[in-house]
Amino acid sequence: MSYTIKDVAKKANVSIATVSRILNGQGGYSEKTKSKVLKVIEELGYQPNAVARGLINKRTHTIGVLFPKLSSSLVTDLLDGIEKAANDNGSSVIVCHTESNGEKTMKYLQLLIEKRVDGIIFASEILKDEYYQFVAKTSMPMILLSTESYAYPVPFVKVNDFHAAYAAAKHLIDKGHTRIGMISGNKDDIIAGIPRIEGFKKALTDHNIPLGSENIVFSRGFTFPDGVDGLKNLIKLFPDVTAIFAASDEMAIGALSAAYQMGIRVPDEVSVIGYDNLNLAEMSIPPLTTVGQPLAKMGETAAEMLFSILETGETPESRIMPHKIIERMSVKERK
Amino acid sequence: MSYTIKDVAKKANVSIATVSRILNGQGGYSEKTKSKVLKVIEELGYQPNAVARGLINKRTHTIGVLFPKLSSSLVTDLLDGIEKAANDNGSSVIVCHTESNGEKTMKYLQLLIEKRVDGIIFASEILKDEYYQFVAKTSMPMILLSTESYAYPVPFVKVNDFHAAYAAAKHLIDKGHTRIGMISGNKDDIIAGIPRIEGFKKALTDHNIPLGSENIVFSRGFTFPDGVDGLKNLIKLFPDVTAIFAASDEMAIGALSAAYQMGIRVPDEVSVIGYDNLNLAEMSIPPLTTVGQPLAKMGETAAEMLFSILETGETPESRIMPHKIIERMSVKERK
DNA sequence: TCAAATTACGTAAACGTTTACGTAATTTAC
DNA sequence: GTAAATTACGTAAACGTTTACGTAATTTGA
Repeated sequence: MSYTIKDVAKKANVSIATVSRILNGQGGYSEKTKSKVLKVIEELGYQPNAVARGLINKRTHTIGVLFPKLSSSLVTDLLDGIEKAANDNGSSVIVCHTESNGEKTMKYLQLLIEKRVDGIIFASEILKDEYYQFVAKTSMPMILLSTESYAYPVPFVKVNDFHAAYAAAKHLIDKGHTRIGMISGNKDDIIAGIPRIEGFKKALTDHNIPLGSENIVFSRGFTFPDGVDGLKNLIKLFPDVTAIFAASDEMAIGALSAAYQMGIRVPDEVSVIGYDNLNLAEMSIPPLTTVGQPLAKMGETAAEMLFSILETGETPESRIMPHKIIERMSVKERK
Repeated sequence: MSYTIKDVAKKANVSIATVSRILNGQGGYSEKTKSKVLKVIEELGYQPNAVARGLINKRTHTIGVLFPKLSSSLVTDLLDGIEKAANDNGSSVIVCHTESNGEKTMKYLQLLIEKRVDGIIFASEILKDEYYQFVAKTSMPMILLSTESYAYPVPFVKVNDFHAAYAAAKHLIDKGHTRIGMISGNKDDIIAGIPRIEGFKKALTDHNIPLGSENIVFSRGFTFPDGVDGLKNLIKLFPDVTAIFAASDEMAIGALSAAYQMGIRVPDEVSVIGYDNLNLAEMSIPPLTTVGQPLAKMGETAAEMLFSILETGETPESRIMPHKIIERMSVKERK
């Protein structure tokens, strides 16, 4: 067992209150006793017990992050930023891998609430009614990251998916393409599905590009296999497509892979633009042109918003982060 | 503020001891009071305070994981397994991103110790003397994951790097290659550097393949850019190489990328085998043949070892996990 | 030099649990 | 029906801190 504040107090011949005051730098003690106590702390190797502190201060300096899937780099990059901001604010982060499973999510929320974390970040997760009610009841602050809620007043940070998808399609158009397809994600996904599809459509119609049911294929998710299937389906439906917008980088890379297998050269025969700018995107062959989200920055911002709630008690404004076309090698000008 | 056990006790007309006993299913109460108390808990939406529990039970049901870099999929896959095992054991995991920075690591260790986590996993991190001493002093259990220590008796779980590298080289040899190069990582890295280099060398000499200083290039780390530089250097040194062993998948993918830029076709002109079997490996073009480590399983095992220490108090044996050649498309038979 | 103001402490309660110990109520055994 | 055994509780201390309040010691001001 480690030493407690009592051991320090006894050995330094002071009361525990004095030790506590010194530990927290609150004043009310002489320099002499301060150095005496500090010396004892050093000798004993005393480490304050954050659990006891948490009990009385009602702050655990821990936040919880819920996300659907760890091995997606989307989440990793977000988490990277969250962890950084947390660390800068003297807090730690508990990771909760929900697998987009409602039951598992509720179990995690329960856990986080019992652990009295200071706040919760939902990363790239749809905020179900059940989730919201459960944590709102405890008045524990929450932030939505790379997602948003239309039904509840929970602050979020994300890019504007509609605008970003529009920009992606427009980039293809600007490069001279007119036969443009989209490998979309889940068309029932209110956050990442529909707005990207609509942004894509709007760009095409705004520029008088023909748009029919053959232009878009849908998938169940936003993963690599969804991308390979997506490309195959799209080529079947729309054989003379010259440029493709994939709704995620993982899907784009899946499309690259499928194209390679089918002997379709990228970008010579068909151009591909992705969405996210994951670390992956610069490792692909060819390196992927994509619409970048500042993922780490977004994670950082989300965590900082949480800390600002904890300090001020005020709900911060949601943040729309800027997206940006990252030009690499997978899109080619078409004459 | 949320309700406490006292509120429940008062409303149910029992003592807090009874509520506690019911909560923990320890017996010593009638069915009637049990259901009465449970009903009050339900009505109030009472959530026990894990902080208070942790204080008295001296178990926080939280473990800490230290790793150098989040955005590497190596770590992500390990973390995935850790998180799973932790969840199965009713615990949560705090992530600590050290950037391989000694000061940052010490700060994190201090934090984890103050938070009284139940144990610590060093994932893919070299265990410095300073780290070991600091946590050993608190007798907090630790596990090494995908790394090991020669100096200290800390249980580890990893694959045998020497054997695995030998197997990788032998795979190339079995496929008929005789001009074989290696893009190695850091040659000063006692854990992931040297053993892989030595395993590679041994395979070559065992099979009477010429081996000189031109066969191996060294890098600073194990990253994607290290891989692209590695390939360029290797080709310069050893122009007629037909097969390459890269010391990590990220490096292998970097090599693929560089080869593509240089117009070298993989696997037609040169075969490439990687090391790790990251999720990445099946997304590359061509899909990467690699020596697989069961990363998620390893993470799970590490966490389970930690829990077993907590239950039994006994130090478990270290585990050498099996590696396996995963054949995909980046290695070609040579006649 | 002496009262007043300030500083430097110490005491004890509180945070929300668990649990050892004690006791009243109930059940069992005859 | 009564003593013994068992069951079902309640009381209070403990976990390791922080902090309101009180008081002795020191400093200040004239």
